[in-house]
Amino acid sequence: MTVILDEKKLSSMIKSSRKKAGLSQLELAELAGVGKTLVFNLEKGQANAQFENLLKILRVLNIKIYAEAAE
Amino acid sequence: MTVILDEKKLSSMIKSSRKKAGLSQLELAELAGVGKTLVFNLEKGQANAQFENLLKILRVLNIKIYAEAAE
DNA sequence: TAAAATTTACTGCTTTATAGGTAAAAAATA
DNA sequence: TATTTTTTACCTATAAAGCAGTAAATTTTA
Repeated sequence: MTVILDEKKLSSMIKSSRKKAGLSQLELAELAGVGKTLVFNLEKGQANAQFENLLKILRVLNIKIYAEAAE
Repeated sequence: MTVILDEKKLSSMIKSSRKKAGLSQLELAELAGVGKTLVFNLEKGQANAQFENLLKILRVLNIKIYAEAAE
């Protein structure tokens, strides 16, 4: 399933993917190399994460991001 | 054209879209509501931008981001 | 139900992104 | 070529992200 990404979608996507992977927030944070606070805040939708940290987390969860420029 | 997004792709994409839109870095920054430093650093590939700021810029340039979860 | 694991919340501290100013270098234009 | 615009660069101050620790609340599991 591919969705247009925004701050709201992000949190639910991370949460469901993490659950599916059988990871706790702490485990995800450790695997991604970020703090647990970030994972928590992201899933709560209360994080304005740095792009690199976001990619670290999405990488662990095998979530891909695509960009499409207008023509 | 849709590409898998990473830090490297981002800079070239922003730059070419901005050029195409006929905007200077300063104009883009003002339209997006961010500082010129951020636009400059992003295009240089030296920015670890906050996600919200990134979205602001991409919105002005009409670049869409999609997320796809693994199945 | 009891115990264990996980999530949520808060706090203090450190690091880093961000903005805006200035100015030199480079590019575009007349 | 001269002038203007844009880009690059550096700087300082500020705001915000990030982290780890702790602990309470919630959920899961035995």
